[in-house]
Amino acid sequence: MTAVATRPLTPAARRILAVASELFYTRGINTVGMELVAERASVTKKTIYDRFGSKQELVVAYLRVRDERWRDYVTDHLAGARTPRARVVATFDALHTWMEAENPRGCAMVNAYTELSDPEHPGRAVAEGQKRWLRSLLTEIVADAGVADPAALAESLAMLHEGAVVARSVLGDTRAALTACAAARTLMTAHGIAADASEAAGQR
Amino acid sequence: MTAVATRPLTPAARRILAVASELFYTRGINTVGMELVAERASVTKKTIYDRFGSKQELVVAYLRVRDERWRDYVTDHLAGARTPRARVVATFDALHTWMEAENPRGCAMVNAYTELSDPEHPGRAVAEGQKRWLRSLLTEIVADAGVADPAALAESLAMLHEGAVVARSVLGDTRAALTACAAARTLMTAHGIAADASEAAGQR
DNA sequence: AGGTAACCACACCGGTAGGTATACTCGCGA
DNA sequence: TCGCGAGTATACCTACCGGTGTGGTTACCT
Repeated sequence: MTAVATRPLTPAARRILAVASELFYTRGINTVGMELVAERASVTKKTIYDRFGSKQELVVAYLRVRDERWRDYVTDHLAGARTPRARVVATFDALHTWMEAENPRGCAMVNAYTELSDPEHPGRAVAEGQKRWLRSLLTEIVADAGVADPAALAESLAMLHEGAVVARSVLGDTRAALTACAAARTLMTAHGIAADASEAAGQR
Repeated sequence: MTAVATRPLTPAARRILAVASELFYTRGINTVGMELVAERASVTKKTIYDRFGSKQELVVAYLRVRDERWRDYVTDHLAGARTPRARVVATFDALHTWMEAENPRGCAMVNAYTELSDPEHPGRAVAEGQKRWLRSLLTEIVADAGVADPAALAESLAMLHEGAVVARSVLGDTRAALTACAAARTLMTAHGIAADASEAAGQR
């Protein structure tokens, strides 16, 4: 009899989740009360608790949805890229456009990890999962390129991702992902993943 | 008549600041109440407000002290390094030992930036200042090495710093700073900052 | 016709948040 | 000796937090 058992969200539940996502991301999870969420979603608190059970579960739902959106976004960007090098570059392109479109306040997963200081909070696992996912994605890609130590290179590339997000949010550097991408290219070249012909249009 | 006008903190004020720093860092700023700080510092709330004026000012004091400690820590590590390359490596060494000693929960500045979602909160400027400081430090160092675009390389190196902190806190990767350092070395080599003789002992 | 899922309105709960008020004690320097 | 800064103790303020309970309305499924 767990709430949120997954599956077809009712119209009100969809509104609640949409409103909560927006609020949790832009103002922070801990500073947003359920009363505000209810008001913004034109719903009573009762309805929120009937659909989601608790704030904790609503937070988890928010993180899960956002995590999935990001994974799909990256996967879509990967579609057109054929070489491993182009695929890595595509992840940085995805990061760049994603941040410009809807990520001015940093990575939602890292933010949540920070805000949910209780180690038992299930939201932390979602955040951790996303970080591990990116690492394994990058590891697979560079392994395909025949790199000696794929995990180490992937880890460095992931750090550039993370660092770019911080630079974008704290310093307002809108070109952060581009700078990180340039560094990623340099790193790949040094590891023997050479620039292919199609990379003539690369700025840097 | 501002409180905290700086300088010689009374004994109680020192205890308050020490306790608040510990609590704010490990549990998060928003989840720690003044009542708890008072209790842990064996002080009444009255005393806190007499010395610091408000929670906001206490938070700023916490961030300032921590920022200064980190800058001093890095500066100390820079002392023994003579070449630009060794100096950059020294910043990663500092990061490594710092994180092992007292940073398991990520960067206090980035965390505070996340938690203090109100753009007007003066704590955000402290966090931003630390990020700019690291960038300018790294820019100076690589400029000394005669790199073509020092700012761009420094930015990449700073992103590796930031990414290492995230990897350490979210993923628990205790070797994160070492991995980042290896990437930094590769980046420097690619930018013409060659390994000097003294770098025989470098692991990687 | 009956049942049930999905909602609404509203009132309420205990707990805690940041912050203030009053009144008193102690030790130090002029 | 007197004032003052630093501190104590305790009680209190308003506001909001996450969460619950009651009761009622609509609409669809059987």
